[in-house]
Amino acid sequence: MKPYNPLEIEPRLQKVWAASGQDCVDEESDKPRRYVLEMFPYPSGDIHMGHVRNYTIGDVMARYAKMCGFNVLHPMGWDAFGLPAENAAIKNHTHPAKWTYENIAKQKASFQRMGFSYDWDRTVVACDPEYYRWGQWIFLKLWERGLVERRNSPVNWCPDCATVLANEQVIEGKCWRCASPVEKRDLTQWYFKITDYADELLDDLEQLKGWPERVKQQQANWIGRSEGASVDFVLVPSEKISQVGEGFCGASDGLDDEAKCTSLHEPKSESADEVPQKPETVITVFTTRADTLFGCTFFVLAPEYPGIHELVHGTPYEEEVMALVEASKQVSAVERAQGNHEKHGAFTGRYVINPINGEQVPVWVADYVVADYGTGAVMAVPCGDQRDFEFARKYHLPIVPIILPEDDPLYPQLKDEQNRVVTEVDWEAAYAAEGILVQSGPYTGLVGGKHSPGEEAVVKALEEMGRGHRTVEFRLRDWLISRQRYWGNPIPAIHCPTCGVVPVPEEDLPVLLPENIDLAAGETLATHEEFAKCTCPVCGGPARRETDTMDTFTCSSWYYMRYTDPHNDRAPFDSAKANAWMPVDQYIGGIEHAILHLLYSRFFTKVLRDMGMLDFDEPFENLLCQGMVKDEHGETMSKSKGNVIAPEDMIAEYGADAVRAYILFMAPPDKDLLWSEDGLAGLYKFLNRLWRQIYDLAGQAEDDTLFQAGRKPADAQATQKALLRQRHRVVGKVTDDFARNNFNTAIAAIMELSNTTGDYLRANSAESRAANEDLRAFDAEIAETLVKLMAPIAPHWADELWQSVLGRDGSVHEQPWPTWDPELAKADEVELAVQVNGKVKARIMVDAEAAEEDVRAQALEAVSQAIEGKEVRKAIVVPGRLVNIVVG
RNA sequence: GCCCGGGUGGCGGAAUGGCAGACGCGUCGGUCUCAAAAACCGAUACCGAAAGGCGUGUGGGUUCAAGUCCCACCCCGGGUACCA
Repeated sequence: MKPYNPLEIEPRLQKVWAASGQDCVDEESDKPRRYVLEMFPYPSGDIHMGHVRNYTIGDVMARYAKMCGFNVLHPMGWDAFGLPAENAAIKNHTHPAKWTYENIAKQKASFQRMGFSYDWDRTVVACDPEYYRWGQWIFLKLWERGLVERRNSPVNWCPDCATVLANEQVIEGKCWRCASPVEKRDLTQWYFKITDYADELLDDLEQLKGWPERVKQQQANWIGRSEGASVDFVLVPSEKISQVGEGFCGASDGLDDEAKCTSLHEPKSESADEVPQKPETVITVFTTRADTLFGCTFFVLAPEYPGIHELVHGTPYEEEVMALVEASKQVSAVERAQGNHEKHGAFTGRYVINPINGEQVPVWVADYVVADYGTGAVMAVPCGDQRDFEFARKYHLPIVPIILPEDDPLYPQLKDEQNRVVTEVDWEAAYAAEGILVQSGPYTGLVGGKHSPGEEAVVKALEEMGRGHRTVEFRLRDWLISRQRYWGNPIPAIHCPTCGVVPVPEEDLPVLLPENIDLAAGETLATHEEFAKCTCPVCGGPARRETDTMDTFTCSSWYYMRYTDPHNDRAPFDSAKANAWMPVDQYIGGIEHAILHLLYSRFFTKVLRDMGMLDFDEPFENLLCQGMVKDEHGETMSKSKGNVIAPEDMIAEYGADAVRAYILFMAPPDKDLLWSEDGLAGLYKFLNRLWRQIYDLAGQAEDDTLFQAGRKPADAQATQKALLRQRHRVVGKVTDDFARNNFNTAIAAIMELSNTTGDYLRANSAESRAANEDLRAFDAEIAETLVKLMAPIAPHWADELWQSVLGRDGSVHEQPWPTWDPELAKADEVELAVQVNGKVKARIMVDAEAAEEDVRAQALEAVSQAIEGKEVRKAIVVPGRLVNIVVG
């Protein structure tokens, strides 16, 4: 017997596999296709345990699918644009491409050392012009479809990375990459209009039956659809204000007053059949709680609301209001994110008219209103909204109860009250839940709340008077894709002084990144004259190239399509090929991409579908988000913390197969994992033990140590029978576990089969087995089954045994998955627990096919002492499990 | 605050409403050995000498039977956050 020596076997077989091309796709095959994909890595250099886990899970799935008879596409590539390469290049006075390609080579070697079965002929590298030219092409197509916009707005700016960031890349007010506090800046940037797809991106989450609930939930929250209404409030002209400073005031006929337009909004257009009026200034709000409109006692604008200065200019309120506007600019995103929510506000001296009842309400500016959600203005209903409530308390604004639960002490008094009789409450918090409307004119008595009859009635009334309508707001913002960095995909646009911003013509793609750039000396694309200077493709005049590059997430939004046709030089991919392979049957990656990459990819897929290039709606049919690998204290591993575990040392000691098996065995794939090396040796021992058993079953164990080690006399035939049963049971169990991604219990089941094999080998000498033809065949079948079951998990171990010990032709990875017979998995006799009132009192052996009556009788007999003198009320027989005898 | 997960031996973790703790690690005992390692065998939730009792975050409930279902609550992790 050759001892198990993974360090010799693994590199040798890796070469054999590479030479055989067995992991490459055969496009001609008529087998059903299956696309198994792991998220491609950033080429950061060394691989870590997170990679090992992610790619081991994917490899097991791919190898298993292949054994199940699928034509499997299992590619790998690199998400190769991005800041770390650029930063490293600056530090080391080298070029990002050099750093990147060196790291790719290193990672590729590590992946090969792990025995991952990738089709290396299909590798996609995002910084390769052959790939990124098609990213530019897609950009132009989005532009054609009106999904690209260049506009000025407040954006997230990371001072350390010296670039802007998308909303999704700001984590708790900090940069997702370097954790620097993010600043707000007003800049002109490029956007993908992902919000055009907001509804579909939300609604189609329901189709994704194979996605984890938590990921769908996160995306739904991020998209954040709110159904409500927009309501128009008319600004009272300054000269019409009669009761300055009193805050909330009683009914007014402001609507009929002559009003002058201020600079806040476009004048509201009046319908033709009305008497022409002077234009009025309208401020629109978005609300999900139009039912509470009668409780609106003030009105609030965000500090960034346009035109605030004009509103207060030259009034006694100007100083205070503008001070607040300035102060709120200084509050960083980090401070906001940390929940420092002390509200600050200032009165503008102005009033608006509440359309539902004509009341004048004072207009405030306050920092608790978000400028870029809804309209940046809100109607404040302190009795029904906690934020408004807190603000009202702080600034002594009235809190009028207009919605109550029926058990409120005020309810009996107000339940039929249409007019306002109570204008102040002593509540400790707002009442935001569903309730009954009171003091609300004709709506009194209706149920109020989100999507309530009261809300519907009020919106209907607003629509009839032309002061509001149903509308939907999203939390999702357009995707800011421009980056002021070199190492990315250049945006194919040209700025012409005469023609404006024009697209680079398709035939001029790719816009190549210049290689001769000295980043360390501070050179950027913008200062690189050779790159920036160009001629306008429309007028031929001198022009300048766009010098921003695209967010790296644009590269990862379609790479999985490219894998289906990676060498196409006429299109990003051939539609027929993409449609044949996609959607991806099984996608595997980290939960950290729950929103970012997975949302952007869904968006790209829908756009390409609308372009007629794809015939499906969603890119990833099944998604497995593997849990994070953390250190023993539960901390995430990172270079900065110095707690990164490198797999190389473990591979050098135990081999890749043991590392693969161990990381699968430690926990279910979707759970976080606290890394500990304690059990790794155990898995290595298991591979060794099983290795010896295979030799023994193959009749090649030179000494009969396993038999000799047996101490307990056992019935040799009984152990064989038990092993046959176990073999069928375990194949069924492992097959089932693989289907549900329960790799840890699959391995446990194989261990059980190995344990039963041990019992058998101890009870049957090698000599006696060799002498019996039936046993020789039986042994060979058991060995074959064990090797095949282990093949996806420990591919080198299995292939070595398959070819060298079992003497089979070809690779085990080309073999069919073992089948099983449920009939043979059944036991003849089963042990049942006998309970009395739910407590186990005895055990009985019964024939597996025994009639219920016989089982009951045997059970009663077994516990006759325990139930003596008691009345047996019931005896419940659960076949194959237990008998529960209920006594009084 | 809201939305997801999750709480089971010394540890990682198993359990379609049906014997809680599969499988492994660790520990203890044993075989082999001059000895040790390796290998192999056995034990191992807790309390108790035993009979037995008691056990899946807490408190209730449904059920012949609850880790699993229902109600209330506590704790931990993740996401999100003045989103009107």
